[in-house]
Amino acid sequence: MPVGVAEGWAWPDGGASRRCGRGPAGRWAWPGRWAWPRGPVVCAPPSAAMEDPSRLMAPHGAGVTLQGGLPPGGPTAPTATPGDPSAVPPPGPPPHDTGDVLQQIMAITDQSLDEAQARKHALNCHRMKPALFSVLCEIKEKTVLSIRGIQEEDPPDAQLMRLDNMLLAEGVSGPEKRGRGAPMAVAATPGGCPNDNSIEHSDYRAKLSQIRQIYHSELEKYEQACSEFTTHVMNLLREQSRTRPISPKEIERMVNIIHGKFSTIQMQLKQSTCEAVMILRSRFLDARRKRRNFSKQATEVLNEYFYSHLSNPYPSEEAKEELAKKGGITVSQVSNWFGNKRIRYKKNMGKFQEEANIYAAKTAVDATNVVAQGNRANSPSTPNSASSGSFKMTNSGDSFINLQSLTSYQSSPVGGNVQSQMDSLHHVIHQAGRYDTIVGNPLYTTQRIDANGSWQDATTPSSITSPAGDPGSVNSDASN
DNA sequence: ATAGATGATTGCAT
DNA sequence: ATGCAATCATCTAT
Repeated sequence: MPVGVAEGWAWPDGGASRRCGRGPAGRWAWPGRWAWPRGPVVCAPPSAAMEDPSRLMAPHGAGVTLQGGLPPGGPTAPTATPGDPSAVPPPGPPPHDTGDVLQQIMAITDQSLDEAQARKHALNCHRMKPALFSVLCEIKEKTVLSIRGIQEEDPPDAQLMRLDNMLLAEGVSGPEKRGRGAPMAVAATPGGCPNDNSIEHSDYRAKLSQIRQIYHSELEKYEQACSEFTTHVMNLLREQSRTRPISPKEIERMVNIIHGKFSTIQMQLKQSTCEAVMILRSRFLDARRKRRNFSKQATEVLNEYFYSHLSNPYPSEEAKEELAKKGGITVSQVSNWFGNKRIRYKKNMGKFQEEANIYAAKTAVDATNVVAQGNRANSPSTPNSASSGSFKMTNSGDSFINLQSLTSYQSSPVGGNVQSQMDSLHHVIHQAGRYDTIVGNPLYTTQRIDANGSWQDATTPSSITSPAGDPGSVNSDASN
C-alpha cells in the first residue's frame, strides 16, 4: 500500500532521493563543496606543473584528482638529456638528471608555500622544461586516446523517454493545463455520479499541482547547479590549460560528463515524481475508494428490471445500455449490479422477498396498464431475456396459465415489454394464491433457480410458445 | 463503534 | 467475453 500521500503528502522515501544527495532538510543539495565525488577531473601526471605549477599543485588542490602519476624514476624520456646543474638555483641540490627533476616536482607538494614557489620558479626556468613538456603532451595524447575508446556517447535512454512521456501525459511537465489539471482518467473513472466528485477532482488537481511545483523547482535547481558547476570546471580547465595541454575537445567532453551526471540525477527526480503521481492516482482514482451508493433512481430502475425478469435476469447489452442511461450509471456498473444482485438474491432469497414483492406488484400494475391501454411499458426491451423466449417459464403456478394470453403480444412491437412484465404478474398471482407461504418460503426458490444454482427451471411448460423466429430456444440456458 | 449493505475487483470456468 | 463466487473497501443505519 502506498504510503506518504494522504498522510502529510510526503515524497515516497525511496532511497533515490538519498542517492541524489538530498539533504536532511529535505532539500536537494549538492553534497559538500564543489568537489566531484569520484573519478578523474584532470588526467595529468604531476609533472604537468611546469609553467605555473602553483595552479595545480596548490595544497588545497581544488578538487583535482591526480591520476596516472609517473613512476618515481620518471618516464624514460627519450628527449631528456642529463641535467645542467647550473640552471637550477637553490634551494636543494641541483638536479643532475631527469629523475632528479621529477623527484623535485613530486616533492613540491610537501614543501611550504614559499619553498614551493621558489622551486616552481626554478623548475620553470629549467632548460629541460620544453623537453619534459613534450613528453607530457605525448603521454597525454595516449591517455586521451585510451579514454576516448572507452566512453562513447550514450544511446538515447528509453527509460528517460518513458518518464518524460508520463510526466507530460500527467501534466506534470510541459505546459500547464489550466482548469483541467486532472487527466482525463479522472472523468473516465467508472463509478459514482459524474457530478459528485468535483471535490475529489479539485483535491486531485491541488495535489498534482503540488507535485508539479516541487518538480519544477527541483528541476530548476538542478539546471542551475549544473550550469554553475560546468562553468566552474571550465574555468578551472582553462586556467590549467596554461600549465598543461588541455584541448577544447577535452573540455567539451568534460562538460558532457558533467551534464551526464546531472541528467542521471534529473532522471531520479523524474522517477520520484512519477512514483508520486502514481500514488496520487491510486489514491484518488481507485474506484473502490470512491465507491458511492447508486442513486435511488438507479436502484429503482435496476430493481424493476431485475424483479420483472426474475426468470432470466440477464439484460442484453442493449437493455444494459438503456438501464445505464435511465439510472445515470455506466454499463459496466449495470453489469456489476446484476452480477451482485443475482448472486446475492440466490444466496438469500428470503431476505429479498419483501423487495421482490414490492417491485413485482409495482411492475404488475404497469403491465396491466400496458395491456389495458396498449401503451409501452417502462421496462427496457430485452432481446435476450424473457421477451426473446430464450428462457423457460415455470409450470408450477396454476394461475400462470392465465398469462398465456399475454404471450400473444410478443409478436407485436410492445410484445417484449409485455413479456417482461410476466414475471411480475406471475409473482403477484402466486403471492395472492399462496400468501401464507411467503415468509421464509421464497416464491422463486423452486421456480427460478434449479438445484445446481443456475437460473433455470426444472421443466419446460408446454403451454409456453416460443416467439416466432426462435424455435429452438425452449431449453436454452438462462445464463447465456 | 459496529454490523450489515453495497459497489467494485479478482480469479476461475465456460 | 461473460458470469459466478469470493473478497475487498467503503457506505450507512444503528
